[in-house]
Amino acid sequence: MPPLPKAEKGKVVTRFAPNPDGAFHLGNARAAILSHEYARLYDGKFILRFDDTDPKVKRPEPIFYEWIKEDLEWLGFKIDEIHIASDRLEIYYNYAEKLIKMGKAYVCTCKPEKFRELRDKGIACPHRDEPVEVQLERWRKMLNGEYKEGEAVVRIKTDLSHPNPAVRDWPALRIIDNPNHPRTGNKYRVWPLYNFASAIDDHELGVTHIFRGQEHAENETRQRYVYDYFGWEYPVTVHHGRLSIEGVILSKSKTRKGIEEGKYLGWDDPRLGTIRALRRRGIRPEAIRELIIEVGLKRSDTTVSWDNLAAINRRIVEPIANRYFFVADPVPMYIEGAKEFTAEIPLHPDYPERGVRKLKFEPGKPVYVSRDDMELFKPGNFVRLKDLFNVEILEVSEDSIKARFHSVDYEIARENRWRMVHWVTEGKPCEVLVPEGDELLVRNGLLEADADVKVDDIVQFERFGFVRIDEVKDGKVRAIFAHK
RNA sequence: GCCCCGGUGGUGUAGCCCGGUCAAACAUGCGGGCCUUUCGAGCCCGCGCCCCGGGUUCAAAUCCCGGCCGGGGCACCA
Repeated sequence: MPPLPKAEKGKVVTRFAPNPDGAFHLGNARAAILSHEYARLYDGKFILRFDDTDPKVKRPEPIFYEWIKEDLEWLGFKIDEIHIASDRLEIYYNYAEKLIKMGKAYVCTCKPEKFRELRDKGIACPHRDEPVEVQLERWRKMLNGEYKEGEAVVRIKTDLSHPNPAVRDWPALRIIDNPNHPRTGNKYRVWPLYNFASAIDDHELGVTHIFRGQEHAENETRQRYVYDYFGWEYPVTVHHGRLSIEGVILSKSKTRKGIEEGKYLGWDDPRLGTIRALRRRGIRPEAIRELIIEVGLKRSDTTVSWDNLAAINRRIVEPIANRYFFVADPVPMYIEGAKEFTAEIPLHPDYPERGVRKLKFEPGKPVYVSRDDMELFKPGNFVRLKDLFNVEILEVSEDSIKARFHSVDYEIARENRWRMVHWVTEGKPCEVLVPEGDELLVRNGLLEADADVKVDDIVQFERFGFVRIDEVKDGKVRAIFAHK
């Protein structure tokens, strides 16, 4: 990672400040992971802060507080401190009052449209220059409940001729009548807006470096007014572009909608780009970290391809994943002329010490092969049943294959360049969920009967791909496809 | 409309600040070969990029100007 500007060993404090209104996803992970990595690199501190100050439009939900923490920990984060904005309302109130007393903020009771009109012309609203006592009185009325939602707002004074009208006298705190906040209920009705809470917290918590999306670049302009008024030093900010992954939906609102419509199984649906979904697919946390670190903090938007993530993950998972035969869409193959034989196949070809799995062939019983290999089964063709023996295909119909034993030796198949297929004799039912863009394919098939798989194992189904075992119930296995 | 950012092979990143050693590096992808009882890995070969136009200069991916394209912001959201 490139060095961080103005960073001193032991003094770097970074933070990640999500709104717990949805699950943590790969897009958020850019800021989160780099914040954390830099904190560690400089022996600093990493803070998780929940920016849950909008009980109305982007309403936080209790479960996401837990999930986000869990997901960060799964990614290997050491979280030094956790703060929750909704616990800190009194702090914001204090600073707001200070600013009012300093004449740097005021309570505006204009109708929003009216204010906007004046603002766009660069004209002060009628409340802006009223005396401090009047402002304080109105501030008390806000807190008391004498103003209703929408009737009053605290504004930070800025340069009224700022070229960007959106910066002018930006709003800092507003009223929400029945917040019914998941953590504080209706205890507070005056809520800070993002820019105010964030500005105060970053200073209060000693944050030195902020990583955030470039959509926040203009917020920095706003927040700097507060810092200037208090004489604080603004943290170093790094703005990065949006990160997305090839064809995967990251948007919280789209995800939520899809879940409500029943299109997605939940926030961890394998098609999604949430961290939970990636985990469920068998993507390892180190792979995600590696990817994010490689992508870095460019200002331009980046779209990474699945291949890239898959390549990193494959490298990590390959040595740990044991091998099994999974036959998708099984077709029976009846073999004549073969004797009983037990194949012994290593669980992992590079690590014989892990032992073998045994698959027993018995004359008179078919072996099952996958319909995916159908094109190899043409009368007159030879194929090798991997680790078993070679057969000649005699007859093929839609739902069965007849074959004749040819030979045992692998060398013969090799010299003739016969193709090799995997197979099972008896198998246990297994379904593999395969995300394909917006579709979730279900591949039903047979997993070799003695496969010793447990939930959360990442294994390789030979010639099929790496999968994570998602569920083992009543002898039935469900796996989720990660990648080839 | 106004205000910010960006633009290097199919994808991602490095190089740009401090011009030459950069017809550009690394990873991934794709094609081919070797090896290998799957796949993958490994080894070898190949494919493919500095958005466009001017300018400065002995020399520009790198500096300047203009254009085009892309992203973001302009909420009593975060």
